[in-house]
Amino acid sequence: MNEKKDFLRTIVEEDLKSGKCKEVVTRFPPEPNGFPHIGHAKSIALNFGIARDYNGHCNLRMDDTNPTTEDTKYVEALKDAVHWLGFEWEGSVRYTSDYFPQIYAYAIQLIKMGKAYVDSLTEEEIREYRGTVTQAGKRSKYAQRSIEENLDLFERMKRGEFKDGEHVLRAKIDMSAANMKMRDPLMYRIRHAEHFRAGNEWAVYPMYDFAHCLSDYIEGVSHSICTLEFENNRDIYDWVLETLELEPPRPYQHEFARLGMNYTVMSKRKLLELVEGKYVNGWDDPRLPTIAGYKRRGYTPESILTFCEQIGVAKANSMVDVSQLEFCIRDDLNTKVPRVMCVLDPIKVTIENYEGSEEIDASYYPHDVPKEGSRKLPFSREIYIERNDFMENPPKGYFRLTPEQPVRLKHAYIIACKEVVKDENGNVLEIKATYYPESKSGSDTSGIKVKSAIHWVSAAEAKEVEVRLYDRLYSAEAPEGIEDLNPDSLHIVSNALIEPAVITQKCDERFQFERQGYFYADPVDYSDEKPVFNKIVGLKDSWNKKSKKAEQAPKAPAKKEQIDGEVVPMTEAQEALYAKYTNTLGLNTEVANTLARDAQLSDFFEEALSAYNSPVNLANIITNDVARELKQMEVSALKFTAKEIASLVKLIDDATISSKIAKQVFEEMVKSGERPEQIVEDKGLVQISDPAQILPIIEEVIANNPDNVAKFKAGNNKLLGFFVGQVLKATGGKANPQVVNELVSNQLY
RNA sequence: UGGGGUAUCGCCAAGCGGUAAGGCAACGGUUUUUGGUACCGUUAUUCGGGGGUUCGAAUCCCUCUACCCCAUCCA
Repeated sequence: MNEKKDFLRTIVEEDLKSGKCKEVVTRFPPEPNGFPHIGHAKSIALNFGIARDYNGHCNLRMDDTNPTTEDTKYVEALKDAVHWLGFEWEGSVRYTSDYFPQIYAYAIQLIKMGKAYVDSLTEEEIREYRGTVTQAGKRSKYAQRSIEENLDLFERMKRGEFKDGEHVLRAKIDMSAANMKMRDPLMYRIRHAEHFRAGNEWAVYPMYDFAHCLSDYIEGVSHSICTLEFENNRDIYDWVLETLELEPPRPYQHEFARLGMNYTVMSKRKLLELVEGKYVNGWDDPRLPTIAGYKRRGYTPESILTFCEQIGVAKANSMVDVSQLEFCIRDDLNTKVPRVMCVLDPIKVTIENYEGSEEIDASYYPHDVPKEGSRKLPFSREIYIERNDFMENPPKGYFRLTPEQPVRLKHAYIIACKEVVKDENGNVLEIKATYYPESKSGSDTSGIKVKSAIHWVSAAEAKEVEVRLYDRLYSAEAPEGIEDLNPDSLHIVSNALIEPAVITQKCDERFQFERQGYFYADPVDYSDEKPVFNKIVGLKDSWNKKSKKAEQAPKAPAKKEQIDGEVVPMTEAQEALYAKYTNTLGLNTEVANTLARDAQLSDFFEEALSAYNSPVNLANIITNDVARELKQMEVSALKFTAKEIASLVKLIDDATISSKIAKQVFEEMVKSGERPEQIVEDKGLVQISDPAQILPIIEEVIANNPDNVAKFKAGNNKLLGFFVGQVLKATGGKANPQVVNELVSNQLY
């Protein structure tokens, strides 16, 4: 299990500890209306991962409540994705459609409770009646219908007596709720359509908001994890489960931020557009962020999982950089995959002083990958090297072959360029070279130093293969649509030359093409007659980067200024209060302002003040700590009184306790409602101000932290807080912090 | 504009009143028969802005700002 917990795991642990839930049950609940993408992978990793980490289980549920959009081919893709990522769902695949009878029964129950009604407004009317975000809606006249009538109508809706749109079933909640979702949400609509599993059995289908919470409940889900856009739906979720008075335990919904990644799109609509508009070659096009796409491209499930773990889970909308994903696949493949040589853009080299041929035994793995294995590499007089591994007029820092600079052929000999053959336009056609016989790899006695080793293939034995080079699908970092597509996202090299071993004895489907990147034998189009390789990801290329960097101009970091908005003016009464607080009571303007604007707070303050006359300290604790509690509840619900706050402040004024202890006492008052004096007595919280008692502790702390003492003496003043904190910790917070502060700085200088 | 969220390095992200974790990216360097890998080092006096409370604030309070979600018979 991760040592680092995300906020969801923290919630799960708390619920387990508090007994709110006995067993962790999660679920991955996609609607089968599209192919799963890497965003789903995040959700899968989360739901299945949490279940695994807490010895619970996770269900796979198809949320199939909309017969017009769903299809069984998508459920297959979804099942594949979960399996491919290495997870196993509990029992068989669940379908919301399997629960239709139960969900229907719950709807009946709601009607009988008078909490749901059949509405016969038109779609437009319903929209109109809903109001707007700033205006309350109004309830439909049909909400008056009797329970009997509702029951009858709903029954007939189910039987298919009405046309689509004639009636709907709505929950009777609140047409003026601030949360728009709560304005009598629709629970059922009529839909005469064939459902891919339920066929034509039903004429009514439950809406998401009604079906989802109940499906979770039926399956015994404890933690219903979904994405941020459902935050507003949580109120309905809770309303349905509470109103139905279902037997506990019930599920609770928690939301996290969906995955966003730059240079790609994740929305179903846009993905569908790409596929249907033939901008890509199907759902498994290796440029797509679909699971099928990554799979075909050659990504490993491990790398996707690692990625999901690395990006974390939080509630802030975010856009992850693709380089994070690319790192994960490179890192995974680096230790797993054999190295072979493939020349993408060949140029012929004739080694004039070499006769005959030989086979070189070449390891599949570099020295730092602890794997065994090698293949026979044919070597001969005519070879091919990469066109950009030779330059007649190289720039500074170029390590490869030039007329003046020899280079090593990886696993073989060092060669030197003797002559460059060109056509009439000056294009290089061929290089004539010589080799150093004593420079053979592994038994080099030539003493020649070269700057690099390049990959190559023997002309006679090399096989021609197709290599598909993929670049990012979009050229815009946050693509809007088709117009942002990268025209060069696919580059097909149809006559790359590869060493023969790769074709005849594949040891794995994935390879590193030395110095280029990781490649995958395309699972669809590959055959021994016509081998096809997909580029998974390139190797890091610091040479290429270096040469490109010169062109890029540094962009100016624009720090934008923030302008403060206008503050609502005070009423006259508030003005008067403010004046009194600042003028006669001596409160600072900020505190007075906060107090004067909040009637609850100022009343509380006045009451405390009448019990104990210490306006400034009283005001401070009330505007800060009491205010926090009042954000969550009414004054009447508070466990402590203004008088007790007065006593608390008195304890501070008396120097019986420090303000730090006061916080602690206050926490206790909030929880237990105990009197402050009592708390101080019970817990022995009287502060220690006697240097004779504190000094030994300080000495101990100093002795235990020599590193930090040195840092402090070197000028790191922040560390004073560290020492004070340590001393305070050692005394259970009771040492007088002011005294400690003074003493510590004396000790350290 | 009402409600619900969010804001910590170029990108993610820990942190819950006492020394601003970590990963990616970037930049140096060492090793290297991959300009790969590995390894070492550098990169936030500061947490969206401004105030306040405190010996001490990214964490508590006030206030302002920016962005996201909600007015589908989609999920």
